[in-house]
Amino acid sequence: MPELPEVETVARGLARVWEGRRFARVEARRPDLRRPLPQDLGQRLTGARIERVGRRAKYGLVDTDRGDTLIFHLGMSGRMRLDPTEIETHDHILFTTDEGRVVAFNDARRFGSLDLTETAALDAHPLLAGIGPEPLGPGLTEAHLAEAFADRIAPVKALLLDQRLVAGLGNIYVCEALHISGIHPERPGGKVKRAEIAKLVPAIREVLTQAIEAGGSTLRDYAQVDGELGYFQKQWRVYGREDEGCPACAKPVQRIVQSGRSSFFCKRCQK
DNA sequence: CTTGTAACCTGTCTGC
DNA sequence: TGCAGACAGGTTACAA
Repeated sequence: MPELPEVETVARGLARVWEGRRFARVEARRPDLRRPLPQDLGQRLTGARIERVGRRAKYGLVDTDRGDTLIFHLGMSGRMRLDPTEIETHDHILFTTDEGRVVAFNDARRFGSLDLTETAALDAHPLLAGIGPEPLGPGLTEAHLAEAFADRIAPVKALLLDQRLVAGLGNIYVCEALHISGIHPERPGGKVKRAEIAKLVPAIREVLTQAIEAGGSTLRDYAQVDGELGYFQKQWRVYGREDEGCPACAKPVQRIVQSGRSSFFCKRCQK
């Protein structure tokens, strides 16, 4: 489920039920996800007022009035289930507000993570330090990407997945942005021309913006907190569409494997 | 420093 | 129906 648009969708969903409320109870049903959970999680959150729910890269951020920020990552299979009718096997953490609403952090594969840190030191947190600019913010510019790509022989696909260069992109939206901008995923970063980078930047912004408007993409899990599906997968140009016609030229979409992950692209439109 | 691969863990789908 | 194998939105440790 979770690249930037899905995490943004989840954060907005949580904001609606959490902001202004207090945590009445926080229960971890196992000691770890990908990494150990903070042992004082319940103690530090219980009674705290939730000031704001936001996002940085693929991390959800929850600020409390105690000067703490809860950081969560959904990994590959993480979901936030609002007011579950029953507790499921992979509901690992249960958050209950003073209003009595329950959010279950469910994550079958347990690639997700959760930590608690002081808000004042948030940017220095190991999970966030070194993360690149937000693609929908002012930091992602043609000049920034040109510098990030310069002299690199790694394929542009891999570079765009590197969270240190740009925050929040994942396999789906990199494939989509490269198709929109006509760049072959295997092209070495240093060989991408300035004019192509000038197309790539708005392509990234466009695909992320449209995906957020659609409520993200749904694959095996639903994207939104309230159980509503995201619909952006219906707008995928190439991702997951091997052998189907390219939306621009109708030539069959190709699938290749790069560093163990599928890349989808059009041979004719992407050089 | 850069690059590529394997590993983490569970579930789902396909083909035999 | 059973079973093996491939694959899945991410990150990170490690080797070269």
